[in-house]
Amino acid sequence: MDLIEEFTWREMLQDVTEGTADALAAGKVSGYIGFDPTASSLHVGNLMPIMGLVHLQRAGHTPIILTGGGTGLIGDPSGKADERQLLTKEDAAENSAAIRAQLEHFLDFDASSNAAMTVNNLDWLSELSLVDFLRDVGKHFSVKAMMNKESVRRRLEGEDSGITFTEFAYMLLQAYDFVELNERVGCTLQMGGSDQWGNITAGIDLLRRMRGQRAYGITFPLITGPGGEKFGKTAAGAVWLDPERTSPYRFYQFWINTGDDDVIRYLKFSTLLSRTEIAELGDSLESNPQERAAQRALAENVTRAVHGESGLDKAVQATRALFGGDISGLGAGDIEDIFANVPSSKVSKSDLEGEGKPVVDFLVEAGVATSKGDARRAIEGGGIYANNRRISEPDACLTNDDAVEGRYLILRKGKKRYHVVEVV
RNA sequence: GGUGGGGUACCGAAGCGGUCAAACGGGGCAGACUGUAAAUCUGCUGGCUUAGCCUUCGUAGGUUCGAAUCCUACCCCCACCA
Repeated sequence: MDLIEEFTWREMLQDVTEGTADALAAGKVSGYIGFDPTASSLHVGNLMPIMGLVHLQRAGHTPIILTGGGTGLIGDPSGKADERQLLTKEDAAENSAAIRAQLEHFLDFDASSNAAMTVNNLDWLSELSLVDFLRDVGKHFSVKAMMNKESVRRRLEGEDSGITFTEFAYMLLQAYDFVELNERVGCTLQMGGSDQWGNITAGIDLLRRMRGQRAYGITFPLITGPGGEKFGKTAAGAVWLDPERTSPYRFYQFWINTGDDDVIRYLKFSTLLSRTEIAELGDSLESNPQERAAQRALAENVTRAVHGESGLDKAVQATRALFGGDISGLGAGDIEDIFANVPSSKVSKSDLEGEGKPVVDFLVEAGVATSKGDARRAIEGGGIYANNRRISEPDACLTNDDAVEGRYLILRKGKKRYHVVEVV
C-alpha cells in the first residue's frame, strides 16, 4: 500500500498537491515537517504529524524533522487568532533540542537507505541578510496573493485583530526553508497540519520560481475532540509527551478515557495497528462496549510508543490498583508500587497528630483544588473522597488514624482523579 | 496624525451611579445515570481566618455618602480617513 492510500484509510489526509502520489510512487522522496519550538515538549496534538513522518519512513522515504529555531522567533500566524508572543533566542534553542530528542524515539536514524534526519532552520535563517532575502525571495511573492491566504485573511477580516509585518512575513521564511532543504538534502515534500496549507503551497511555489524545482505537499486534518475542539487538552492543560510534564499514568488515563465516537479515529492515526485489527476493535466496540477493548488498545499502543514498555507497565499497574476495585483492601506495599506513578505528595506525621490536618489543605497542596474555597465547594458538592470514603464536612480533618498502615492517604476527586499522600 | 468604535471573570457577551462578586451562553469541575463512554438532568464555577471580610470590570488619578457605571490623563485594540 502506498503512503497516500495509507493516510487515506487512516483519515490522516486533508489535502495533497497534484502529482504527489506519482512522485512518491516513482522513487524515494525526502519529506519534512516543521515543529515549532514554542514549548520544551511536544504534546498529543502533535501526534498526527509525528505519525505522518513515521508512515513516510515506513513507506521507504526519508523523514526530515525541522525544528523552527529560526522561524520560532518570528511566530506563525496560521491558526492563531491573535498576534503571538515572541520567544527569546535561548528558549527557542532549548526547546528545539528537547523536541528533537522526543521525536528521535519515533523514527529510525540508522536505517541504511532512508535514515531520518533533523535540521534546524536557525542554521540558515540566522545568517540571511535582509537585502539579499528581499531581492532573492521577496521578489517572488505577490502581496495580493499573500493577502488571499487563509491565515492572513482571517486576521485581516477579524473585527478586533490585525497582523504585524513580522507575522505577515513569516510565510516567506517558511517557504524559504523548503528551498534550503531542497538544496541541502534534496527535499521535495512538505507535510503539516491543515493550517499549514498556505505556508506549504507558498514553499512549493517559491521552489518552482527560484529553482524550477517541482515539489509536493500533504496536510493532515485538524484533530477534534468530543466537543469538536482542541484535542489533547484537559483540565490540567495539554497532555505532553514529556514524562516529567505528564506522567505515563496520566498519559495512559487520557487515552483510556476516549469516548466511543472518537476511539476508532484515534486508533487509526495514532497507532500502527493494521486495518483489520482496528476493524475488529470497532466490532468489539459495538458488541461489547463495556469492555472498552478499543480504548485499552489505544491507550496501550500510544503509551508504549511514547513511554516504552516499562512506562506502559507502570501506568497499567497503577490503573489496575486504583480502578480495580476496593482500595481499602490495598496494603501499604501495593500503594508503594503505584506510588511513583500517580500524582503524589508528602505530609509529616506530626501534622496529623491531635486534630489532624484539614482535608481542604491537603487538596490545595496536592493541586487537586485551586484554592481553599474551591476545595470547600468540591466537598460540599460531594466530589471528594479520602481512602475511598466520601468527605461530607468541609471542615473535616485527617489524622494518623486515617492513614493506610500509618503511611498513606489516598485522596480522590470525582471518579478518576487520584492523589497519594505519603506520611513521613 | 485625524475621526469614530472598543477594552468586563477561562472565553463570548450583558450591565452604564446604589439592590453588582457582576445577568446570560459556552467551557470547566462535581453529583445522579453508566462502561473510567456519550447523551441527559442537578449543583458549583474571584480569594479568605466564609452568617462576615477582602480584592476584582485596560492603567493612574478625580467627582460622589456610594462607581464596572460619571470626569481627566495615559496605554492597548479595531475601522475608516491622512
